[in-house]
Amino acid sequence: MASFRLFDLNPEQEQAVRTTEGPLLILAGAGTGKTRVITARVAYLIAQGVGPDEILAVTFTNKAANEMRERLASMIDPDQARRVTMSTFHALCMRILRQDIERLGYKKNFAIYDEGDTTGLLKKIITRTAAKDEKLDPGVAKAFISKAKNNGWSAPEGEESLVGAVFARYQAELKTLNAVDFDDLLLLAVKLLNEHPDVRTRWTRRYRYLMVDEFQDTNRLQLELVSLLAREPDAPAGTKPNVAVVGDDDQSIYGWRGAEVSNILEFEAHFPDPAVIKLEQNYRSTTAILSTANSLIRNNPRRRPKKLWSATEGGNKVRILQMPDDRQEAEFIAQEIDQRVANEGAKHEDFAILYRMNAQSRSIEQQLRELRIPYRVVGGKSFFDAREVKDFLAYASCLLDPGDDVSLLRIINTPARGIGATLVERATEASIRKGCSVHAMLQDPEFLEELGPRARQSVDAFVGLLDRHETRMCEPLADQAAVLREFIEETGYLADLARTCKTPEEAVKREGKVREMMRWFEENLAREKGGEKGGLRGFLDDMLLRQEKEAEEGEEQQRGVTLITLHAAKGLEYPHVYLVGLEEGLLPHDRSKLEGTVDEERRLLYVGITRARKTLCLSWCRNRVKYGGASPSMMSSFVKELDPAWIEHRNVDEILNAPVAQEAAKARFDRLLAFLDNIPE
DNA sequence: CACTAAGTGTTTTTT
DNA sequence: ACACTTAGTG
Repeated sequence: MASFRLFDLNPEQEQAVRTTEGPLLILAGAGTGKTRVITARVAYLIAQGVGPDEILAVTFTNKAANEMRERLASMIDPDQARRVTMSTFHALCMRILRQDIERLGYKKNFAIYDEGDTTGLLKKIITRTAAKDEKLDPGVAKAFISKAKNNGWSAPEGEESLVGAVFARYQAELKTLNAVDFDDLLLLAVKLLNEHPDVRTRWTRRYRYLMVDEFQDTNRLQLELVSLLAREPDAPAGTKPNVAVVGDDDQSIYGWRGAEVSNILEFEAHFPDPAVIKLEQNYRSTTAILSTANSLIRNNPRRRPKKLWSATEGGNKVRILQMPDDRQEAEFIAQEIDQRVANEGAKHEDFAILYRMNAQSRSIEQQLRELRIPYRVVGGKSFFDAREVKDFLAYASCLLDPGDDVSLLRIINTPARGIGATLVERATEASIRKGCSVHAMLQDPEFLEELGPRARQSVDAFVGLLDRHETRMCEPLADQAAVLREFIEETGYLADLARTCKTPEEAVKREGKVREMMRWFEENLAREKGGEKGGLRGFLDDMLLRQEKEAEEGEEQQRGVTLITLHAAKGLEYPHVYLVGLEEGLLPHDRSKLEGTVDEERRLLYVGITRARKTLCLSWCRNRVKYGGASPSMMSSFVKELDPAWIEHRNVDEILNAPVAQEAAKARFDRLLAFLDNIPE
């Protein structure tokens, strides 16, 4: 039977695994074996006779869900592991909605709008709604609407403010388009469960044991969803739901996007009388690193007191370096990594450089390149953000459904085919007036009547092109991949893409992305042969809830030193960590002072510190190039909070004048000799 | 309608 | 510094 071993766990972990009934709050500090506990707990539940399909584990990212799934599959019978639901909040909501969204007046095959689609739609609505002298940035509107939805507010009726009116209109239009945005997935699922007790009962009976990972990152809607799924609608008072949440309030760094630390801080208010278990034994870092982290986080008010400890004593002191400027900071780190790889037998992958802002990676990248040190930058722009990838997906969406206005508008004049902004504007406006799609409007005789001969011809050609391929795509035995390829070919998209690139290399890269998408589509078709999910629809859905692919590609990315933001580093660990830019104004960021979120910045630094396993080096610069010009900086006030007992301060001169250890010098010389021996004739 | 020049606003990121 | 948007010209 189950081959997992409870005795591999420490007493607290074991307690967390064995507590299966009733609400449970697991406060899992950084590096305390959180994922192990979650998976072990699922395995234990199954061993106790709970059906695998009665267990639901929710995470935030697909990556986390996949990791958990793999981990579980290696612990228990893979067939059973597969039956456990492990998914993100959004994927779970999608499943709930796919079954019963008709109750909310949407059609079952609703589309999911991503960031770009959403902004596009909002732009359209704003131009239509705003008076001549009114202005509203689509980004601002988007943020407002997202915040509103995550607070559980629905669109206001009879709202007078522009942003309110845009919100109402946006929501109405999404519904006509039979589309939902990411926030709607949560909002509508909660609405569905709230308003339809029979639906809710079905899900509460399906899942009898819930687990939520990274609970400190949940927002209001997510908490409500968990509450709704945890209890049957007519549960008698005093029924204790089996909800186990895992999280660490000290690692709550997503308040700015709606996460409510109060969800974990006031867990008892939402799920009365829970078991509370603290995991404080850290298996990752040295005592020096943990003590430094502890001393920092102690300064936060509003937290559940925790103190990480490690069974292994000591470790190198945490270094704090003062540098003249950011260029020298980068140069020093690059040189030191080079030396440590040569002298200490460390690998490039053992090092990570952590920073507050993506912009900081530039100078570091430069220096690493200079020394030919391999590196990879995590985050930044995603594959899916690339213009050509979005264009490709828009073309594909139009083929599936020409009534998809957002996609149609994206590619209607890409490449330029004589359908300019004014013409598009008129068509959109008319389509809203008539309540039809833009595509339908382009075929409306009345509308076409008003166009000049040139415009008329451009529109006809475009509609013809689209319809011809759409028809072929719908044929039952169509080779969908071929149809899509020929469609893209006929639009002359690739040629246009190449033309607008400055360098040939850039063109090759961009074209490569389009071909990559094409390949994915073909793979997807092959995989889903005979499946109920229609080829193109299935593919587009897949691309939307897409990070799996992205994570896969990302993992395989070339090896080397990792460059990563503090936010993106959460959940990861590295033997050697350099944390750069510890300056007042950067960390804590100036803006956090205005917004009163300095505590969150402190947690951010705490997260950064606790990523390090063996050595940690913090650095700050007297001068930093900011927005072009150089600006003088002060050491971050956080540094003064760190326990001096585990720290050594250094500045450049002290480092440069330090004698090179003889061993190190010899190792370096040997490496040089080996290198020379290996040079081919 | 397409292209170029001046102007703007600069955290963090997932689904 | 720089990427991205907006205004103005051919």
